[in-house]
Amino acid sequence: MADQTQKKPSRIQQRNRRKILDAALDVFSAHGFRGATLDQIAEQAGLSKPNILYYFDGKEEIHVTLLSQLMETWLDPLIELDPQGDPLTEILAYVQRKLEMSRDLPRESRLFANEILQGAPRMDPHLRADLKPLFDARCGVIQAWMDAGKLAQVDPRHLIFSIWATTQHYADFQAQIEVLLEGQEPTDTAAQFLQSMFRNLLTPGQNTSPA
Amino acid sequence: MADQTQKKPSRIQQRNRRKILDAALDVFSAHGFRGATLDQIAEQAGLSKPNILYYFDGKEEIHVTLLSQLMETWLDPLIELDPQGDPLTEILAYVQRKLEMSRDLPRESRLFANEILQGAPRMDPHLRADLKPLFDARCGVIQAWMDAGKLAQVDPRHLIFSIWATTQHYADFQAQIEVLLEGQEPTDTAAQFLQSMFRNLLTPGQNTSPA
DNA sequence: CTTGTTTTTGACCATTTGGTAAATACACGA
DNA sequence: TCGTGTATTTACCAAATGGTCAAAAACAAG
Repeated sequence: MADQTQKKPSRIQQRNRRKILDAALDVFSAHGFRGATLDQIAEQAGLSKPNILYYFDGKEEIHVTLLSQLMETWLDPLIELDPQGDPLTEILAYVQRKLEMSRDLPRESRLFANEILQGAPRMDPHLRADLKPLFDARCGVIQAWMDAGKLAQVDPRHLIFSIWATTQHYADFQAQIEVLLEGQEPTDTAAQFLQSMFRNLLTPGQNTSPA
Repeated sequence: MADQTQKKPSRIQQRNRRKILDAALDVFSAHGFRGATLDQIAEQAGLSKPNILYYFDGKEEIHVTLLSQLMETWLDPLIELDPQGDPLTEILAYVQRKLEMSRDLPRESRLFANEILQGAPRMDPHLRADLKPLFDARCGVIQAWMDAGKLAQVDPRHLIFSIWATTQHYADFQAQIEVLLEGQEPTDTAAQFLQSMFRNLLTPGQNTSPA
């Protein structure tokens, strides 16, 4: 038995588990959980199907493992948002980081999007336990910045949603964007656009009057 | 045979085809193409599986039919963007219409998102044939507005992307939003936020200097 | 080399799933 | 009421798929 529950995993175990997870990320992100097959993952990983089931208890466990790892990566930029830093700088840096993640980790973005699209059947607990508290905390920080007059007053929750939406869009809807932009690399121009959009939105005292 | 290719479809045929497509929209939007099963669709439609295959040639054809219908619905708001109208008003109205579609047609939004996420295997031709020309045309209109000084200068392509991203986000990531907003209806507050964000971005002569 | 352990495989299995065929029930105009 | 085309169901099938298992192979240590 692989004995994953305790003690040191062997060199070969680590290597193969990583190969499997990487292959699974490919397949799950491209086809969703139900659309992915163990055979596809096996082929992509260069291992036999039974061999994969030697390292993981089943399809489900592979998926769950990926989602858990993903959650950390995903929360990280929001964690790094520094309440002590300059508000506008911090938020624009957050936008930039998220955009870079879309460019560098599109598979992860799509894995996440797939999961949420399907109603977050496996991730819901994670969202409540990990994301929600962080989200509330960061909304509090942003609200405080606004109350202190350092940022224009907008709804912090929707601000965060709009950052997620606009940045992740470049990974999740890549197929569409490639058609519309005819294959041009969008990251640079997107960065310019998003930076100016959010700077504009958040720079205090410049807002158009709401009526 | 149902003889769908020619002549008048009977009352009962229309009714059943509609029931099937509605059920399929439920199932496909919730589980993606491969994740959906004919049995689920059949149950949801209140018909037997063979009966469904009496009206449609197969799973694929149901999906394709849905996507075709969807394309029209989806392009409609962009078509209605009036080059003769007031630029800012037109674009803000477009944002509003898209947001309302996310609220009123979340299944359609998710069906679309699923398809694009998987690389648009079935919709790619539609995107090139229908969406791309319209997209280019509208980018041209917006660019002209900007050149005429009626809107602030931003990249029209990314402007449209950001409108799509932010509005569709409320349908596609509903599961996440419900967790974070604890079930509050987000549409009203989202509308306020998005209106002010895009008004701010596009109102000429108010932009923060880009360096 | 020998022995004990880890890793890999080939052969299977049960279930699910898209799809078919033939028989049956039904609607409806003559 | 009958007959005819339409609609629906019952009973299947073949392929795909997640998963099992025992045995073989590979490997590490003495």
